[in-house]
Amino acid sequence: MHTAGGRPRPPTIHDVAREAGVSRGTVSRVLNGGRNVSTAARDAVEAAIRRTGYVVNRHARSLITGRSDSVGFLLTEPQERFFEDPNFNVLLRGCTEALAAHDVPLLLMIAGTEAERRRITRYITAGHVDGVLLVSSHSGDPVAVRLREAGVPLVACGKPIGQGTKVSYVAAADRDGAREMVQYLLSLGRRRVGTVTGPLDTPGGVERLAGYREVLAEAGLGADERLIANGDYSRASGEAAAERLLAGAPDLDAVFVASDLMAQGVLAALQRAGRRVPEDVAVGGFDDSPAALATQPPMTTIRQPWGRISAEMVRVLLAQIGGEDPAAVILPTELVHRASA
Amino acid sequence: MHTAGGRPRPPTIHDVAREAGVSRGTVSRVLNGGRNVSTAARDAVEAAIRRTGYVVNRHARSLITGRSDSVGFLLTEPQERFFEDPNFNVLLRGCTEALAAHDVPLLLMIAGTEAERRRITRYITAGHVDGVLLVSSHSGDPVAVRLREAGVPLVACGKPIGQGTKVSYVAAADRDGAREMVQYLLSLGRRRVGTVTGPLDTPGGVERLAGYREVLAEAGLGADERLIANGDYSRASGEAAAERLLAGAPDLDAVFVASDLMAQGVLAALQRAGRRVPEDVAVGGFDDSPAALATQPPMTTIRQPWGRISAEMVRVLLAQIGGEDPAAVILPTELVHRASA
DNA sequence: TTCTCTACTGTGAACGTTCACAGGAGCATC
DNA sequence: GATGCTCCTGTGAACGTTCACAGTAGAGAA
Repeated sequence: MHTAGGRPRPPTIHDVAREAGVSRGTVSRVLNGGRNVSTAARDAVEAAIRRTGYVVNRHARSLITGRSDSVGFLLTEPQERFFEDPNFNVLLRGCTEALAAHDVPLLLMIAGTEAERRRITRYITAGHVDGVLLVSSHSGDPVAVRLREAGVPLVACGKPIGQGTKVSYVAAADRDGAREMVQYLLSLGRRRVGTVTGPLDTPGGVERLAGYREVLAEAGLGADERLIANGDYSRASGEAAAERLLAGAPDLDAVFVASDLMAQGVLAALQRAGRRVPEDVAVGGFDDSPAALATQPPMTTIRQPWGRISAEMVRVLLAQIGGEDPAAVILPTELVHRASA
Repeated sequence: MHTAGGRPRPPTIHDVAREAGVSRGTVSRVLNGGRNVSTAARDAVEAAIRRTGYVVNRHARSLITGRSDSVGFLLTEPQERFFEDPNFNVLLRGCTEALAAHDVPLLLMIAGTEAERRRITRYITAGHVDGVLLVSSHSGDPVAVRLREAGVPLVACGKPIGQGTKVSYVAAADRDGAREMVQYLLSLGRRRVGTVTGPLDTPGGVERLAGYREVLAEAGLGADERLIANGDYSRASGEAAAERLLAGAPDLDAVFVASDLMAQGVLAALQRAGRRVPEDVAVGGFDDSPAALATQPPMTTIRQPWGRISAEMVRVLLAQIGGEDPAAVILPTELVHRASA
């Protein structure tokens, strides 16, 4: 009586069966697709469910089926960067909603330290989620391998590099997007086009740099390493990289930056150096995150289709849980024209 | 054999018991705090757990205990604004980590539409989570009331206004923070201090405006409604509000803006109108979100202690699940000096 | 009629835990 | 030497489902 909250016990399948005048088995059949149930029985059960307010006890169900009917959203990131990155939001929201449409709850898991990674790996392999949506920018991530080896259905966001095991992933066409942006910058007449890369142990970092190099080579503009500076996707690293570019190649007239957040930093550095954007230096970003709208001038950038990415991650994961083989999905990007280039 | 993944069945408590040469009951006792267990037995059980890699089956446990050992993080927001707002990130991350420290998984739930709210309310009241962390800026939110009435432990972020039922909440000292900022602006010698408010059906919106009004009144500066413009926490609304302020009170020399995101918009409008910040108009924000660092000039703002807020929300919720009464926690804010004021 | 087939329904067992209880061992007290 | 107490341990029942199987009724064919 004085227990916490004092919630009354919710109705069970027995209550529904009694109320509908049928057996447990029939109620269970109605609940699970309703094969081989007479319409009269089905109607009675559905009415009884409505009257009693019955909701299936997922723990009891999971205990016998071995499935948990939930999936994990796993973030293995030592840095706090993910939470600084607005893309993360969109992805998380998209996945939650796509799963909700299937009535599948999402468990958010953050494994920053090695100890946490071990704990969460055990939790997952014990069968407490049916599958995992993995968001980890860096490669060499042992969690993906461990989970794959344990046979846990898994879909990564972005291509996991350097991994023998076949693992599903959904990614934007990073290289094509980078190509499109650099081609656009060249089409504006720019010839000294620099780049600020993402971290080169991430697929996005590698691919976007590759697209940049390809286009410059195809245009007959030789590789000039002074035009390339490394960043780590953070705003501050973009600012520092731009300073290095300006020092090494003061004649630069355009920059392709591998993320909008870094592009914010690049803008700040350029303005401090007295360069006008886009008149003196054209700047192209990547992501089309909210950050791209907040800059002055607004950022021309490559849109990553986050809505589709999250929807596809969920689709591929559910398919894999249903027994299908791993799959890779690449989605096209889109050039968004604004004022910075 | 050809089932999905083909995971082998994980070890059960029976396996551990056999391995350790004790009974189920003893293993269970070790698992749950280890009261009344001899050290010999405990050591044997712990060794057996390590050898077998046993992880408790939470579904079986939940079935009998009636607890789920998980909590929900519920977002009831019609707009997408929450995901635009970097504060949300910090809050979510903080809650996840605070819960992880107690080994409690977090279920992320988004209830944008009324249909979703109903579905999620049923899910929650069916006992699938032990408690709910509620993040909903707007009042009149029926979910909080329904959940409270159903006896579900609940902690809101920010004080839910206009609700009869006693509900726990954790909030920053909005009014005091606003007072501190406005006092600071006055101390700079500014006399025509305007404000851009948050939505007035949110506690933050109401309280921050109240703090502004109090300080002006105490300073003997009468209420001038032309110095007050409404926003909805979004960047765009801040921009529009600033334009209205400039039109109605062109002599304004400072603005207190109820969120950093809106302050971004205010800055853009001021710069377009040719006003220098902070020389002509000093601008003070609220939140100390990452947005405050991204502006030019960097934003002087009121820091909300998000880390402590999330930690306190979790603490109060777990206490309530443990049977304690609801509680309200108010945490102090802090003025962060940067360049905009 | 009688048999077979199909469509539907009910029932016992099982899933892996916790809980309540019963009982044993050891020790001190009377 | 009996009694009581404390500490520890094992065991049966229960939680609310699903699954496999057995059984019933009705329709159609021989």
